[in-house]
Amino acid sequence: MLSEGLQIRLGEMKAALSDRGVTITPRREQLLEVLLASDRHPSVSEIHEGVKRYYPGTSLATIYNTIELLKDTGQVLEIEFSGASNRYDGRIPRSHPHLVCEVCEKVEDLDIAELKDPFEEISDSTGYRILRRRVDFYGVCPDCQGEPLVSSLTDSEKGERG
Amino acid sequence: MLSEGLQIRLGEMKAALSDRGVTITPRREQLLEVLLASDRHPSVSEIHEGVKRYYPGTSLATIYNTIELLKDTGQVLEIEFSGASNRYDGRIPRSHPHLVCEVCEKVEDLDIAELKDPFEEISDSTGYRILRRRVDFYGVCPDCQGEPLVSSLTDSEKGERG
DNA sequence: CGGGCTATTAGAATGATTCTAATTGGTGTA
DNA sequence: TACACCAATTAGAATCATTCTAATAGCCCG
Repeated sequence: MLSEGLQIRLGEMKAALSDRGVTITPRREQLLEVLLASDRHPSVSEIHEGVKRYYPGTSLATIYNTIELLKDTGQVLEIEFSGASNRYDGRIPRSHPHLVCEVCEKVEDLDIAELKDPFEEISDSTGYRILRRRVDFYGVCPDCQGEPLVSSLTDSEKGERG
Repeated sequence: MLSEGLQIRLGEMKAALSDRGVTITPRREQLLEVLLASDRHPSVSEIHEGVKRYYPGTSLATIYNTIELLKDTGQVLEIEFSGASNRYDGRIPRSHPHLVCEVCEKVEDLDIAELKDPFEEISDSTGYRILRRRVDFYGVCPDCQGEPLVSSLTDSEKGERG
């Protein structure tokens, strides 16, 4: 059920793994399809649920292991969160801006022209070898703008927060 | 021992807390000084160590609680990492780019002209209410460029990695 | 069939963070 | 001084994502 574009992307991912000597097992192929089919930058446990529909006994460790292989081969972008699960983008594995809703935790691609690439300039001026960047915008999505924001400090909350 | 600029910043932080009805206790004041004195964007446990030099019995929970108050009043910037400790910037509490060394975990401010502000534009085109952004560059700092990079997938490592 | 290797598993371990329940400490008042 | 109140602080438990460990299963090749 993957679109033609995602089929091509699936082929790329499999090729990249194979080139590194990684076997494409049925579970792994299913994982790739689940990852690509989702437009919500799924977490490991969401991917796990998806794979378990086809291979019910699949362990969480298998998902983590395979994601690790994808990271090592540059085939998935990891979007890190400290208090919550990381999210994964297999469709566009290179760094790009995201929009993150602080209320519903939606993660969307931000589809603007790529910010002009400062890798060279930063590398020259700092001496760093730049490997990747993270550009994310956090806010409240249109669907959630009726909802109260979680973490503001009000008198009534202060005591509850410990 | 704080520079004059940091003394001013300290005053701002205390005022912002007081304005919200938060008491400035000796431990909390010490925490603010430790946070401001460090130029390495310290983690909670680094701050804890610093405070314990003056108040040996201080609990980790106190550090977490106070950091929470600082976050709620916009007086500290939290730089999130998923596998490691978060890091905190009390000197410049508003979103700004950082340089993160993938080898030694140094976090440095990236001192370039602020990227031109796309908040308005993104807000208009997406409907999001933009609250903050995260712009971080990851790479290898000059000191670490002799070191091997941790996470590359080589034949000899594949087996060890589980 | 047997050897060797990779994939997979369940469950334990880790580590940062948050929560809980109890104690401490300070301030204002009689 | 004694007391009450309330916030600050504490130790330790709980949580949760992630990683690790050790064992088993599956597969290809001789």
